[in-house]
Amino acid sequence: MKVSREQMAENREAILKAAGRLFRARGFESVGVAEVMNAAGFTHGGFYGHFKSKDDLIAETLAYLLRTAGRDLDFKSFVDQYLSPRHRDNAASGCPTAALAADTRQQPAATREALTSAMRRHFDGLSKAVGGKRAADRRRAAIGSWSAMLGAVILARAVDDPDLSDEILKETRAWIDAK
Amino acid sequence: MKVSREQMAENREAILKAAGRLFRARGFESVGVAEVMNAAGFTHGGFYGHFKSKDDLIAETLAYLLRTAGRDLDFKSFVDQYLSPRHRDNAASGCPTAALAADTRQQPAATREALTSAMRRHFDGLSKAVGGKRAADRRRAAIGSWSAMLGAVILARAVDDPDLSDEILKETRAWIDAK
DNA sequence: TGTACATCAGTGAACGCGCGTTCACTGATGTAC
DNA sequence: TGTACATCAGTGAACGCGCGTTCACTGATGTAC
Repeated sequence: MKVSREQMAENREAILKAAGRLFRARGFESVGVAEVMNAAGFTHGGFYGHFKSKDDLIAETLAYLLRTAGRDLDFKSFVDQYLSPRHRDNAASGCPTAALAADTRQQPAATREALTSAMRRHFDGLSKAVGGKRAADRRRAAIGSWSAMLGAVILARAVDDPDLSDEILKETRAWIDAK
Repeated sequence: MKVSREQMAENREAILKAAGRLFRARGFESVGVAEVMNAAGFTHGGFYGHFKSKDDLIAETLAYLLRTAGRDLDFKSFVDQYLSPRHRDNAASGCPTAALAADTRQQPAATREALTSAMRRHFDGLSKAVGGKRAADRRRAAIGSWSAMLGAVILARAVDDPDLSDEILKETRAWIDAK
């Protein structure tokens, strides 16, 4: 049953959306192609009409997530929201870098390139958002605070004890503020 | 061919060592039981004489790595070594938390507990190593700088461009120093 | 101390399952007249 | 505008491979006498 061109484009985006949620929730490796297709409302056989391979889906999904991640908060609000229990507890709809950067290390070039160029853009954006006079200081603060945010969310998600997890978020937030 | 008790204990540790290197290099999921056994110098069939399951191996290996990670540097040297290109490029022999914290999120309770208690101990140790008068400030600096170190190494390993990767390490180091 | 036997660590073939991928088929789309 | 036909997006069964796990077997260890 063929569908219209527009419908096919919508279906492709539905697959990317479903993959985006599942990959962020559980990582690239433990989510299967069939599961993504079912989550998007299709059977698995149609997958290869949209993507060359699972690796291709991974690269396209990460690029899609990083492209979609809109962000126009001031720096302080961004940090507060990023280091919130709400963000920690909702990886499926949260920051793709916090959810997938570690997985990306083992991925083929296309996926790593998507992350790399997104990080470059992100550092440029953050450098404008942080306070400070000298450009070098702002870039340093952008990179340093981003590393801290990323590490804190990854660790807060990995740790078993809710109190320790909350403490990691809270103290990292306070530490960044103290800059 | 039975081996002596001591030999068996040595063999078990050889398996943990091999698993420790392989897991840190490539993550829990993409390393197989047979590959670990071969790397330790055995055939895969003997695995279940040492461990109940692959999940059990994962938990035991992470606990072993976190237990073994000795550390008696002053704080500044620790940060410098942690955020060095050498550490970034040698995940197989590097910090188990940087290599495996993200993977640990999806693991069963035993593995997450191993990480959690190691982090508690690590924060206590770091709190003593960082400078500062008030205990609360020292703990904040320990958690904040640890998050930044962790995030920087994970990101520096994920990113494709060596210059950007070096910059992440260098600027995060400078940012922590500036505290 | 020496001998006979039970134990059991490690071997390697085999099993079963899940996953990525392929393919013949279906029926709606879109084009040519 | 209407009709006939080629195209092709999505279906679902099937394939092949790798991986975790099991198991009968082997031969060295360690114990009982």
